[in-house]
Amino acid sequence: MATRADVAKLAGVSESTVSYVLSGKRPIGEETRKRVLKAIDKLGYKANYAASALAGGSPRMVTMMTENMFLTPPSQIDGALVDGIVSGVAQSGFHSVIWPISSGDDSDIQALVESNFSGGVILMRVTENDRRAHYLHDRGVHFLIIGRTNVGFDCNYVDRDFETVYRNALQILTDAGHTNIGLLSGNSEINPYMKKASSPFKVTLELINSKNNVESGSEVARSIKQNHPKVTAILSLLDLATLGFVETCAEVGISIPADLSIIGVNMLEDQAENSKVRISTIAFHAYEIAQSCGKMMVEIIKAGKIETTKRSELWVGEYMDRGSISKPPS
Amino acid sequence: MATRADVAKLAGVSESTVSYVLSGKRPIGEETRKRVLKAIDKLGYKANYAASALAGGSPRMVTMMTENMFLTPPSQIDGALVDGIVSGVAQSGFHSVIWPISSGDDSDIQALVESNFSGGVILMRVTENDRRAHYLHDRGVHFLIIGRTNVGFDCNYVDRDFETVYRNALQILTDAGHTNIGLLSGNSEINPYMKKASSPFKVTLELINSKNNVESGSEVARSIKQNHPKVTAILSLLDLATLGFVETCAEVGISIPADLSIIGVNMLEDQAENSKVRISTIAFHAYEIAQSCGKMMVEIIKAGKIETTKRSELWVGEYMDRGSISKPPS
DNA sequence: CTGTTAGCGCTTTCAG
DNA sequence: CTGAAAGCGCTAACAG
Repeated sequence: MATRADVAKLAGVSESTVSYVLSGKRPIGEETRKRVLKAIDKLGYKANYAASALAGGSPRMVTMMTENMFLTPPSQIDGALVDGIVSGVAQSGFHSVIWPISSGDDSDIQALVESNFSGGVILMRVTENDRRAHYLHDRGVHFLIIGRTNVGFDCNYVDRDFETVYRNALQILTDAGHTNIGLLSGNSEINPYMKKASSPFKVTLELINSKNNVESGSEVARSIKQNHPKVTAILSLLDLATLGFVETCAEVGISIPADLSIIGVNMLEDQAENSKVRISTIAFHAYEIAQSCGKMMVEIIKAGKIETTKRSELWVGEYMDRGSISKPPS
Repeated sequence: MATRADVAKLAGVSESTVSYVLSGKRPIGEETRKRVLKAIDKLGYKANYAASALAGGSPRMVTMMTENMFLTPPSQIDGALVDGIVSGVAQSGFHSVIWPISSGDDSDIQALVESNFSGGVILMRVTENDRRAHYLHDRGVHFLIIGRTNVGFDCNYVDRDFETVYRNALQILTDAGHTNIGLLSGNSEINPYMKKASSPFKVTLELINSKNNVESGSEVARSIKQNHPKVTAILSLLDLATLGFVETCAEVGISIPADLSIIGVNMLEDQAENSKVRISTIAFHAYEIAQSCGKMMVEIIKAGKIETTKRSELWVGEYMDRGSISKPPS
């Protein structure tokens, strides 16, 4: 395996010059640069990860941790998040891996921390008071959460700005004249962000509960006219591209947007685009969100010491008009 | 962050003694040992991964790669495999991570190889002539395959010994007197191992095709008496714990084992044990298989240079009699 | 049984 | 714009 010294010798320069050619951290003459690159190419030189981690002060590695990867079916969103993180981290010159966790205890995360192998950790699918977050926090490990689950203390996070997303969605629907809006959701309560977002509007929100699958979405569509006769518009927190709701509406003779206007707020932009079902959405840019998350993680690692000023970032996503919204039927 | 030098000073020994206490690679006096461990504990010392990787010659890290992790739903088997690898690798003093792959091209695996970060790679869900296998092979990276997919050249692998598994299963059924055996399978052909395994027996195999899901399994059960009237026993390559086949047999009045004897060969042992459906199986010890795979990977890494003698290991799994097999109805 | 020491391959100051 | 050299923290040979 060729080392930096080999490259230096072949190119007739010093080792440090090779380093700087690679890192770009100081100006290099065009001639020298070319010679070095040629030598690297010729020798098939690859940097030694361990050596640079050691010399550089911290491992250039971001670790992703997600609970239950093999139990709950991973969604397209999980995939987009991982891809986004990988991309963001790579753009900053770091690498990323997924740390496998199986046991319910701390042993996995303990192994990660004790190995001193990771520069920072990104937690996904975080639960309230997540023990992993506490563990990392207590040991002074850099970490970042995707989402804003309450873990019991302040920490770095990246998330969607749900309040704004909901407000924008409601604005669009009320602008069109809707006042009775159905809220398609998997939860049995209206979440706090929605409550805040809706307070300035003169609207009635009716919670319409559905599981996030075709059967349930379809069932809801069949009974919506009976159960929610006043509702003229739907704001969906569920993924309409895979819900079966819209399709069933068509089947049972509810036409969108003539009878029912509809907007989705938790759909990946390409799901919305590629779905056969044309639904207007406020796009959920999971990939971009995760990408910025990856970049932020690297910045935090590079900054070094554990900071007291926490970092955070909130994403909204733009409105994609796909023609599923019109005035309420008179 | 405390280093080995700090520990040495506090314990009043040399650095190397600390190292050897940790690695156990040479005898240490009981007294010294205790002092060192106490110092480690007091300082909260954690070994620096990068430093030992650098000094030790190769990274103590195994990387798992699996295609499409977020596209095809991961199974319990995938989970068991990952857990097993992690455990086997950990027992050998190494760590393991999952390397995220998303793009169809070589960029992910290229990043892995070029970072020089991994000591060895375990490939899962390998396809015929898998490009990842070729890439790793060409670059002289240590790797191991779970399964025996034909990748176009010899390589290290761990797998089940299907021929023996099938032979054992057929032995059990023929011993009970069955001669017409239905082969419940997701493939539309009888696989070569089965062909070999069955050749010594005087049996007629009838392929019964089903997808690996409740609906399909249930449908097959409903029509089995019409479509396969002669069959008195089933050898299932699919997972009976989740197939819906046995349950539907009960519904439509086919009693097991009185009307139909049945044996599963691709079920995890705990699936078989915990399933409400009591089915005799030849257990698929995915966890143990993977564990040994992890250990083998570490041995290969430790051995250093790319070997010409390939390693492999084949697993069978023992018979678990759960009372689903009896003589054929006369 | 224990200590000393020479690297592992890279990053980064400090000198030109 | 470039080179020399001092480590980073650990492993493993060598020397007691």
